[in-house]
Amino acid sequence: MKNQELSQIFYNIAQYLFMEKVPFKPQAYLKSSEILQALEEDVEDIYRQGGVELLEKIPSIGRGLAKAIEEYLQTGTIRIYEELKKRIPVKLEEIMGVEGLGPQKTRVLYQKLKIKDIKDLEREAKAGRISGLFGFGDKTEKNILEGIAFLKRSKGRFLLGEILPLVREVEERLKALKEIESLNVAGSVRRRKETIGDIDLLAVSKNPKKVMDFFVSLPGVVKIWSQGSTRSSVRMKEGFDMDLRVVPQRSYGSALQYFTGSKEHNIITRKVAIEKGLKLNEYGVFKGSKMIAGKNEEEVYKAIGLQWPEPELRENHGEVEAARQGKLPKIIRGKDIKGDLHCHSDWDGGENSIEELIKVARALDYDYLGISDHTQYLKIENGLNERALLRQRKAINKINSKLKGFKVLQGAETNILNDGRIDIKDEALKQLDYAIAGVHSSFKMEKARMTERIIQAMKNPYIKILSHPTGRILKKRDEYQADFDKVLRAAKEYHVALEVNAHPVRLDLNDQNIRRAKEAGVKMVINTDAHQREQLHLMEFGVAQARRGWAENKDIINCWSLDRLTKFFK
DNA sequence: GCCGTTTTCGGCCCGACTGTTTTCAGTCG
Repeated sequence: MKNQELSQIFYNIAQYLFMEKVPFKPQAYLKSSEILQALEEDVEDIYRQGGVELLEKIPSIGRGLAKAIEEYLQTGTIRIYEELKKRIPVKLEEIMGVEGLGPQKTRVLYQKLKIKDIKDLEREAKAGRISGLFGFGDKTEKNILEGIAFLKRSKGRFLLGEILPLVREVEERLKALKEIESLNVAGSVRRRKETIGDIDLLAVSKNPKKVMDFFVSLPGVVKIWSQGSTRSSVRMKEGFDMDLRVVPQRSYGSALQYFTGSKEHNIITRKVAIEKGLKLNEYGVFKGSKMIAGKNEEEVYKAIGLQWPEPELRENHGEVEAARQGKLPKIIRGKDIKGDLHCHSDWDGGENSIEELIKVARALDYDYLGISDHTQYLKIENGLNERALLRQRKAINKINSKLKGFKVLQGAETNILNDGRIDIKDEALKQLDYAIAGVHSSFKMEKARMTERIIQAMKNPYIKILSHPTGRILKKRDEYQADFDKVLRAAKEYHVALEVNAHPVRLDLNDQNIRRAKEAGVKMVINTDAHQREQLHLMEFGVAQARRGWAENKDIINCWSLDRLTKFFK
C-alpha cells in the first residue's frame, strides 16, 4: 500500500512550497496528504480500477495531484518533488518535528548553515552558530536544543490512559482556586483520542492574572513556554505540554467549541457559519458585528443551524452533515454498560478470585460479569484445559446460587490455532455460556492465511466474541495482516461480536474500525480484559473509543439486558 | 492545487504569543 508514502511526499512538497511562500498551493498538498493518510482503500487499487479519473473522485485530489499519484505509481518518483529536494535537501520531518521550527526557519538553517537533519541541528545549536542568523536569537537556539531533547525523550504523543489521570489531578487543583468560575478540558483529551499530543484547558475568570500565576506554578511544571493574560503554556515533568486559556463568560461556549476541535471539525463549522452569513470564532457567533451566541456550546451550534455533537464525534467524519439534518447518532454512555464479558480470574493465574471481581463489578452497577480465563494453549498464562473448565463451571454455578440480582457467566478466552481450529474441544465449549476466540500466536502470518484462520474460528458455533480483533498494541505492535472487510462479513454471517478491547494500549477495535463494524451491521462488545480487579475500571476507555466510532446501544451487546444477551449467545 | 459554480475564475479559517524586530514574521493550534 503506497498511501502512506504518497501522504509523506505530499506533506513534504507542501512544506517546500511554504518555504517559497507560494500562496494556497501548499494547503492543497497538505490537505491531500491528510486525506491519503486516512484513506482506507489502497490508492494503487483505485488507480488500477479507474486510472486518473477514479483518483480524482477522492476528495481533495484533483487533476494535478491525480497525475502526480500516477507518476509515482508508474515511476516510483515525482519529478517536481525531486527538484524541490535537490534545491533544499533536508530531512523535513526531522527538522520541522522540533517545536518552533517551521518551513521558513528550516530554509534559513539550510541555506546559511547547511543543516540537513536533527544531528546537524543539534551540533550547530550547541556550537552557538544558530543565534545571530537573521530571525534567530539566543532564545530560539535554546528552544531548539530543548525541543530536540523532548523528541528524544517522548517520541511525541502520550496514551490517553497515561494522560487522563494526570489531567484530572490538574483539574482538581485548578477548580479549587476561587478565581476560577468554570473549568473544562478541551482538545483531544475531551474528544478522547487514543493518543494525546498536549492538553488544552479552558477557564472563565475575572482575574486571569491570578489564574495564570497559579497555573504556571502548579506542581510538576518544569518549564513555562509562555504566559499571557489569555493564554499560558507549560511543560510538565512527565514530558507533555499543557495550555490554559482564560476566556470571558459570554464566550465560554464558543471558546470550548473552538478549543475542543478537531481542527478539521472547526474548519467545517466555520464554513457552515459563513454559508449562513455568520462568522464563528472563539469569541462567539457573529452577525455582522453583533454577537448572537457564545456562552455555551449548545447555543453556538444552534445558532449556526447544527445539532450539538458529542465531543467524541468531532473529527469531520460526517458529523457536521448529520448534525445539520438532526441525525446525529445517540451514542452509548458509560452508564449504559451492563456488564463486562472479558476478564481473568485467579483460575488462569490472574490476580483476583471470581468473588473479588464480582465485588467490583457490582460496585460498577453491572448486572452481570463474564469470567473468561485463558485456555490451555497459553501455557505461560496457566491456560485452562477441558477438565479445569468443567470444574470452574461447577464453581460458578455454586457462586450464582448465592447471588441475587447479579449473574456470573462463564466464558473462556480460547486461542485460535494456526489452522483456525480452537484449542478447546466443542464438548467443553458447549458447557460455557459463551466462548471468546483470539489470536495469541503467529502474529506475522501472511494476510490471506490470517484472514482465513480468523474466519475459520468464527465458524465454530460456540465462539461468540472475537477478542482484540486486529492485534495492535499502541506504540509497540502493528495490526496483524487480515482482510478486515472479510472478517466483518464473517462476523455478521456467524453472529460473532467483535470486541472493543478497552485497555488503553490496545483500544482494539479502534474508532474507525468500530464505525466500519457498525455500518456493516456487526455487533460489538466492550471489554476490559482485566487481569486484576482494578482494571475493570478501564471500561471508560473502551466506551470512549466506541463513542468515537458512533456506536449506539443497539450495536453493543453488553449494553443489553441479561435476557437479550443470553438469547444472542444461544 | 482544489473546489464549486451564479461552471473555467476567485476564494481558500483565523487569532494569540514569541522572538525578533522597531512594526511584524513565523509558528502554532
